[in-house]
Amino acid sequence: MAEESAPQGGQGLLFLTDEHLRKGIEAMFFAYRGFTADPDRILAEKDYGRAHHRAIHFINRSPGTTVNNLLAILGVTKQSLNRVLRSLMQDGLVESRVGREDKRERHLFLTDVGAVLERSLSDAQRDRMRVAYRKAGPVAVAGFRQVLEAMMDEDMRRQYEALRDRGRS
Amino acid sequence: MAEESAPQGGQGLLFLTDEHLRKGIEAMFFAYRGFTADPDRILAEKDYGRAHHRAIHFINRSPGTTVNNLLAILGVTKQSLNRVLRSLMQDGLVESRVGREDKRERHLFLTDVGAVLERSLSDAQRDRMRVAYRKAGPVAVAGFRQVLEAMMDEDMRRQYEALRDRGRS
DNA sequence: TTGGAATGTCAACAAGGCTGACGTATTGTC
DNA sequence: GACAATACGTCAGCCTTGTTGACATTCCAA
Repeated sequence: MAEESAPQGGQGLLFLTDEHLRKGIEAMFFAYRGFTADPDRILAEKDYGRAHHRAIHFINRSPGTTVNNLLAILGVTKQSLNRVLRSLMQDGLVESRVGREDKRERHLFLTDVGAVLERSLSDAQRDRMRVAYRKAGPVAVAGFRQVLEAMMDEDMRRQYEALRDRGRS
Repeated sequence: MAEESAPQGGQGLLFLTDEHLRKGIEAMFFAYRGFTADPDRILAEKDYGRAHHRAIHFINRSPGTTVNNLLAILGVTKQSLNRVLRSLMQDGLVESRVGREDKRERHLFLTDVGAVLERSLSDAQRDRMRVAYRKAGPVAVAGFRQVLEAMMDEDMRRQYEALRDRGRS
C-alpha cells in the first residue's frame, strides 16, 4: 500500500524530497494568508474577526444547525463560540430558535441582514478562489483538492464530507 | 485573458461553479487545521504557540536574517514579533547578533537547542505532507502548488519566491 | 552637528482561544 | 416521581498573539 502509489517510473519519487515538501509547507502558509485576506478586510470594518466569519459560514451552509454541531465543526469550546454567537445575535445577524423535537436544542439561522454579510464575505473569498482556479486550470484544481483532502485528519475529513452534498436535499 | 485559459472544450468551465469554489474554500479550512495540528501538539508541550513556530521556521530558513526581514515575511508588527523573539532568546533557542555594517540591525540565528526544536517541528509537518503527497501523487501535487501560488497576494508571492532557492548557495 | 529616518524595545490593551465551575431546561430512565 | 444525563448559557480568569503609542539607539544626509 505504500509504494504502489508511485507512478511514472521515470519521474520516481522526486516530488517527495525534503526540499519539495518544504516548498509545499511554505506555499500553504502564504496561500492561507491570501485566502483569508479579503474577508478579513471586510470584517475589520465591522469590528468582527475570523471567528465570526467561520460561524456565519457554517450557519449559512447548514441552516438550523445546533450549537453542538457548530462546536464540533469549528473545533472550539462552547464558551468561545458563545461569545461570538452572542454578539452576532445582539447585532441581529443570527437568530436562534428553540428546537421543536428537543427543546433543549437551539437551531441557528442567519437573518436577512446576516445573509447579506455572508454574501459579501463569500463573494470576496470566491472571487479570489475563482481567479486562482482559472489561472491553474481544471487538472491542477483536481490535484489541489486531492492533496488538501489527504492532509486532513480523519475526523475532520468526515465532517468535511458530511458537508459534501448539502443543499441538494 | 479571461476565457483563453479554459482548456478541454468538453469539460468546459464546470470547475468554476460556485459549488466547486465553496468546496475548495472548505477544503482549505479543514486542511489548514490538519496542516498545523502536529506542530501545535509539540509546541503546546513546550508552552509555545504558532507564532514561535513561524519565527523558528524562517530563522532556520534564512539564518542571519534581520528583525525587519522577518517582520515582512511574517506580516505582523515588530512589537508582536519582538515578544516572541524575546522568549525564544531567553530560553536560549535563538541568538541575536548586532550587525557589523549597521549596528541598528540584529541578525537572528538558531542555537543548537533551537535547531533541535526546529527539526522536530518540521519533521512532524513534513511527515504529514509526505503522506498526503504520496497518497495524491506527483500530478496532483503539481496542481496543488499551482493553485496555492495563484492564491497568494502579489507581494506574498514575491517573498515566497525569494525564498525559493535558498540553501543552495 | 544636528535633525530625520530606520531599527528595535518596553508598556498597555483587545480579540479570541482555553479551563473550570455553575445554573437552567429538558429528556430519558429506573 | 426521582434522578442522571444532555444541551445550552454564563461568569471568572488565564494565555497567546495581534494591535498602538512612546521611547532609545544608531545611521545618514543636509
